[in-house]
Amino acid sequence: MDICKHCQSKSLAANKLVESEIEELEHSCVSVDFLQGEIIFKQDALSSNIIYIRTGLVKVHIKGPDRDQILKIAKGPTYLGIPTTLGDKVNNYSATSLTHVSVCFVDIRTFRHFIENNSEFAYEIILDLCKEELSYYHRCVNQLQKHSAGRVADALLFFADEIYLSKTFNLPLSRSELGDLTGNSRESVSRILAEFNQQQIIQLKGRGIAIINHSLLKEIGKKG
Amino acid sequence: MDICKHCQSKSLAANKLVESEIEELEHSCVSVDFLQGEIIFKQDALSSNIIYIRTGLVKVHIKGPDRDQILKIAKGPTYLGIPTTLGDKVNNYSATSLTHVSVCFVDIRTFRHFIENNSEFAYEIILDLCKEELSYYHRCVNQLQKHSAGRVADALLFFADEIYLSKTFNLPLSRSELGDLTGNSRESVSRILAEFNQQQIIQLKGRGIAIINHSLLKEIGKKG
DNA sequence: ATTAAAATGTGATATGTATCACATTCCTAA
DNA sequence: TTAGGAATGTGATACATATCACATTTTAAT
Repeated sequence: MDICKHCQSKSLAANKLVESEIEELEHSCVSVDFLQGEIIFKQDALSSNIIYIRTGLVKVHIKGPDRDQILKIAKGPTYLGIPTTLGDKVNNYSATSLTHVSVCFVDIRTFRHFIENNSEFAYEIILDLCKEELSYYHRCVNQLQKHSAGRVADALLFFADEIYLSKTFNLPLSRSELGDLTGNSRESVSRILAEFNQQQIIQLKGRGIAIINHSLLKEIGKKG
Repeated sequence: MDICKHCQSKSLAANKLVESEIEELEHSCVSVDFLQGEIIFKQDALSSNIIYIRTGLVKVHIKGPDRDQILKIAKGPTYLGIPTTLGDKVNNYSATSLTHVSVCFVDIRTFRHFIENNSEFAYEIILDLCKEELSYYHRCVNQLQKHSAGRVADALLFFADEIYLSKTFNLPLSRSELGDLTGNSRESVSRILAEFNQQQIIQLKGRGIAIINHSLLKEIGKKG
């Protein structure tokens, strides 16, 4: 079928694979589509495949002592959950689709095989892991030290600048999920968004958001 | 000198190196000792070496919007800062010795060379990165969702169970640093420790700590 | 030994944010 | 079209924890 060979959303690592490896990949890779709100993989279940998000938006979330914590919003094309698949026998967190999502499940043995036989592939995976970890450090420190409004501001900027690349977008999360992402209660999120709306920093209509004063939002995000 | 060949604290990855690679390592590896409180590498400086802690305790910390955040306490033997060295040109965080520390600086080109030529080495590094990331996820969620006392309890248990392997130990951190680690103010840390002492959960004398009621401390850590 | 500087302890107060309670709006299914 | 449930908005209140202010202790330097 040449699915992988001509895949439009190949990863940097997959680009390092040679012809024969691409062929191997095609035989041990399954493409699955998810509707919005479906569980792609679940915390505590056995982890047996490397997940590659071709298109769509996914939330990665983990059970906290109190409530669900959204670790990140991932946008295809990207690998998802390499750490939880290679680093442990069971998933340390869950992934749920936020939009229609197209996913490739790659057999872990094949993936491992690539790492062991193609050092360029391995190096790209290592770089990816490193960058992920660095960005997570920054995210986490921001979460820990900023005040609620700053965290919500950051989240809005993240969606505008990194996910939708537009000042106008529809939030793919409920208020409650936005709380799980930013470490706020549902009510606080509501209040903060209402406040931003009031101050003409954003224009709010349900989940529809238009960022009006981008620089001020950035200021709020920076100050905490 | 055969420094590396007979090194007592070789990493899992380094154990996969063949004779000739070990030799290469010896030529591009410098061993340096640090006293307590010295900076091993500094945030925003150019990152040009992979750091391997042979012995000693190190704090990894990052500048937050508000104050310093201690990302983790690392204990040799362990790699330190692979993400910040491979993932970016400059260090994304700092490392400071908490005790006498013996460090190997490995030239990044040599390290990269190993990854590219020794797939078992690469795989061990990948596993290490994955496990680091997973443990960081859990740490971070705990930090975000637990209450102050729970976070301090966790920190004490961490030192007892994972660093010193003893119920009695001397904290390698000031109250203020313990605050940076647990996301509390210096004053709150003082109060919480005093409270634990009062309730006979720990016995406190300056930085000297004896854990008396381990299970209750664990309970506090779990509940938040 | 003496003194200065740093680290720590502790009460009073301020503040940010969760929680509770309930009203309102939105969405879906019959 | 209506009914019922889910999602959301909003005020009042409670609570955890930072901050401020200052006392006390410890540590290091002379």
